[in-house]
Amino acid sequence: MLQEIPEKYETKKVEEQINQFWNETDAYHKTREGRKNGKKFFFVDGPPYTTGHIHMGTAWNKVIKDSILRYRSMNGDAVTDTPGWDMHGLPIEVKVEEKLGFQSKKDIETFGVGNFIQECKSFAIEKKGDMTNQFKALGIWMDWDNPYMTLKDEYIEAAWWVIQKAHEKSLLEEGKRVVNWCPRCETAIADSEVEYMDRDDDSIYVKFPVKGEQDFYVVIWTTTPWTIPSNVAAAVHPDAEYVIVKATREDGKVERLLIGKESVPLIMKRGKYPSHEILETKKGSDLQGLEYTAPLAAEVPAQAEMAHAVYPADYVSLDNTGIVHIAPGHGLDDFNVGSKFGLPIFCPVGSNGSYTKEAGKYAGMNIREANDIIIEDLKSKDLLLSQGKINHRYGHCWRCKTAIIYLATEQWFLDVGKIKDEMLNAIDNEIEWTPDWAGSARFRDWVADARDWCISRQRYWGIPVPIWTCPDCKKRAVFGTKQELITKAQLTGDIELHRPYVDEVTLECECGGKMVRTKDVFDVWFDSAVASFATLGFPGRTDLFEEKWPADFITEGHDQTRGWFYSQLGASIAAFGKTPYKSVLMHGFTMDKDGKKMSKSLGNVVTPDEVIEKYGADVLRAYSLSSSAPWDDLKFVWDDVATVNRTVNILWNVYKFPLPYMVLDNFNPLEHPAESLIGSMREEDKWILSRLQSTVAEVTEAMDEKTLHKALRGLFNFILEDLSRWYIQLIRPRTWTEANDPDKLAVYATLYETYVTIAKLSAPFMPYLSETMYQNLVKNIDENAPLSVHMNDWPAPKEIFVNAELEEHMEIVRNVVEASSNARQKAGRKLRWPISRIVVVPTDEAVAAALTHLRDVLLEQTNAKDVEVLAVGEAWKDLDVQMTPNQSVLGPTFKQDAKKVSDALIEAGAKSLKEVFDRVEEMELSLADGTTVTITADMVIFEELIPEGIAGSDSDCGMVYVDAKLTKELESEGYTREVIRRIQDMRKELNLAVDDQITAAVLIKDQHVSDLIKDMTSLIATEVRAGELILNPDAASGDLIKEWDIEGIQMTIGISGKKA
RNA sequence: GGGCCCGUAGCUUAGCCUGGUGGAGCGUUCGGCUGAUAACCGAAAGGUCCUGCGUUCGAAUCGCAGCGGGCCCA
Repeated sequence: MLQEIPEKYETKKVEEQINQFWNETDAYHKTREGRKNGKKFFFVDGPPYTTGHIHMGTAWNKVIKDSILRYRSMNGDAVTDTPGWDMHGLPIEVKVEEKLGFQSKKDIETFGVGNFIQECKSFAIEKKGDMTNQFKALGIWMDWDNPYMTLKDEYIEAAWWVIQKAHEKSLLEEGKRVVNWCPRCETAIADSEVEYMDRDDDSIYVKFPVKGEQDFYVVIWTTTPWTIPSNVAAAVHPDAEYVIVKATREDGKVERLLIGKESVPLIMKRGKYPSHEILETKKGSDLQGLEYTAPLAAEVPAQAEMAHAVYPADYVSLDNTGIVHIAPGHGLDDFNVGSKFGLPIFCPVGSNGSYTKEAGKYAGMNIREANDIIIEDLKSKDLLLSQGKINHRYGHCWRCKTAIIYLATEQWFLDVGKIKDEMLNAIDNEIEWTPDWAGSARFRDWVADARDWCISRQRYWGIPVPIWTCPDCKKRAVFGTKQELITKAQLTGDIELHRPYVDEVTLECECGGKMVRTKDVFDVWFDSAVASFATLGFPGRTDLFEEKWPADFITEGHDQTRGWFYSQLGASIAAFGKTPYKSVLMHGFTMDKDGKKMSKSLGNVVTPDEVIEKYGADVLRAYSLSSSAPWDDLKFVWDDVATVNRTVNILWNVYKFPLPYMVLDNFNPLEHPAESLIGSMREEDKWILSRLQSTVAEVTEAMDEKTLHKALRGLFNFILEDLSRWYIQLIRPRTWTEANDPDKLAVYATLYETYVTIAKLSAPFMPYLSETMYQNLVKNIDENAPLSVHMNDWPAPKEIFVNAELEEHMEIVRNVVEASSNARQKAGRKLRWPISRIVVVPTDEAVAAALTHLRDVLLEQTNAKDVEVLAVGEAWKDLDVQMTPNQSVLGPTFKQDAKKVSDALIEAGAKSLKEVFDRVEEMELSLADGTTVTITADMVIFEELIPEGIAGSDSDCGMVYVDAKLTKELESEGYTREVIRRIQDMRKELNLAVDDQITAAVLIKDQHVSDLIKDMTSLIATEVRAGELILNPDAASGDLIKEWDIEGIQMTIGISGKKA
């Protein structure tokens, strides 16, 4: 049996009930079980980092995933829905360090690495639990009991396996490179871990003395004084022009400066040189080999040993001095220049950001603290041309926000250069991108520019690098699985693959030495890079891998271009030479209402929790999916969430509306499927069913194209425009009839078909609401129906209901009704008052056909007694025409006779002139004096004159006139409806049930109106379910008595109710 | 500084690929409806289509340059 539902849509109750239902019935597992033999759809979840709380972006991400998985599942696919968790890495280490009050790595060593990673592990597992609950609250159906976790040994093995393969293919390299280095975390960090923020730094111009010359300098600019002790060269752009300037100082001293030609004004200003003169112009390439003396040779002994000279480099820009200071130990470009010209890689800075012994005078100092001292030293030697501060964007450690430095260190690299072509080929040919440019432009550009990937980190909480090296003979062993290690190391028991346990494993080398593990752990990005096969248990097991890999689908935000899209592709190409995923949907970010990033410091963060609390999970889901294209950024606007909520609420109201009638009538949809009642259906029933099929097609197409916003908008548009605003309005009277006739059954069946289909169509997006509708509409009727809406097949358009012409005709009628309302408003006639007719001048035959076809709908909705459809282009004969002579044309044409012509035109009359000019462009007109002139169409201006009581409104379908002139009958009906409305209103006020009987008394003093109503009392009585209705008793009486003013007419109405 | 995306009414957006009178929703104002009713419907006002230049008979749409926002990189 169908059941009535609560008056109000209460999301909390719905979600609570449905969650309980899902839990009790194990609906999730049964749904997956039901599709296990379907077409495989291998989805891989990009693992969120276990921070403990999800934000709007994470929520949106999972909602997209869940919607697509539910959609695929309803289409019969056996979906893989393993959620993932990213649980290693510096962010957690930093959190744990904060918690334990640690300052540096030394504190960790003292605490014990074993204890430390235990803390990290507990943290990650606890947060994973918290976040799982948050995702569940969003209605996300994933295999929450069996997620993949990067900290599991089985998972770690996948990373090891890739490294072993990379090693075998010579893609693994160890070497000295310049890396981003966090001096606090004392580790290398990946490009992707560098966060750019504004920062104040020194800005100094330094004079390098040219060797063997007096007062001749090469001038460079830098923001890092601390790198001057590491300087080994200066670089110029080979194609740029440089000048030697003779510059006179304020103190009269004359210097010669080598700078870029364009830099002269700037440098003269910075160095406060009152006058100067250009001595010589040189091309950059001609400057190569120009030697200079190290500025800090005295302070840094090693500097005195090295040669310093000018070299060309293409990357040099002409900003500042046009000459760049080169410290190969502290910059990537510098390092490359150094390598190219065989310069020493001098790097007297240690891992904690302090100078080493090699730095001479500065040894032991923190580099940033040394800045001022170095500046002073340069100043004292008169080598400082200028000194200032600059605010610029500079890289910081993404976790601890410390300003990074660049250090040349020994690291492990994945040689991306060797596999880049394969990666690009996969992007171009093997992966389907949504939107297309995500792959063809954005990701492609990133990969094309990618450098070797530094995968080693000098930290603790991560996947240990599986490389063992013999300190004596340098022989190396790389392990791909735990078992391999156990066997080779001849271990007896099991072993955990984390530090410090794995560090204790040593191997006997062929040379007799003892091989020890490289102390590094992996870059945490390398963890998730192996997710596509680690989630399948590979290499521990291979069956699932062979069956499913590579992924059919992944979807992540556009930041993952540099992240997961890249890391996965790199790892898979390195290991298997194949792409790990076949299609990608790249989605956007959630921004605040102004399109700004949500951040704690800006105080503009909105959490998913808040939204669920206020509007529920379904509304949050529907909002985030519908308000922008997946790949565009989503501006979070509360007002718009409220609008979506309103739409969902309308769906609830629409769904609720017929239930009391259906329940009362014991309507059984199984006995009366819509298909069987087509013969009894009115045109509007067939119309809504046709629109329903179009909507099914539209939503399906949108989902297949991954344009989820279009799917939601199509669905909502149908619910709002077609169902709520039109169909429900049309059929309301039919649901009130008490007779059990086929006409009413047709409405029930139509509504039922529509609602069940809507429940299925909205299932991927609003899993709770759709389920509650389905449970009532379907499960309450048919025990054999699938347990959950989510176990149903995705609806396909039913051909039998498709009728494109009917849809087109109804569209026209709606247009005309709208124009009619507009005209009514102009005529000042409320809809409640009938009008004698509407007159339409159709723009084309289709409009005429539609109005004839759907005449009943048109009459009903316009509350008109008749409709006249004129022929296309026909003028309505009741319309008066007013003509005005166009003096601005008549004047110049007829000069002094203009007045006479004008008079003659007025004499001829508007109507007859209009008839003529409707047919031809010009006519002969006789004037009063007997002469004849030629009148052209542009000499007269016609205006339609609408008769009294009629109003017109233009529409796409043509002019629509309403004839609002009253007749006695119309007036009588108008007042009758006014009275009915008032009594209904009072019934409502007394909280009477629909079928309660009343007695009513209506007192109207106005004789005219009273007479108009007199013959209508039985009609009124029927409409308001009054057993007795008395017109004009001595006094109104009843439980409720009210005074009404209707169009200036006073009425007193009293009613009494009694329970049916 | 570079790559990609976005810029349309007060706000959120459709239209842009394939050039031809810019269309919705929210909000505002006015009105209507009244057994979906703390709901619903209609109308009006509101636009330098980010700016400039170009192509074209014609540009929101195509091209170039710039400005602003986002992501990524340097």
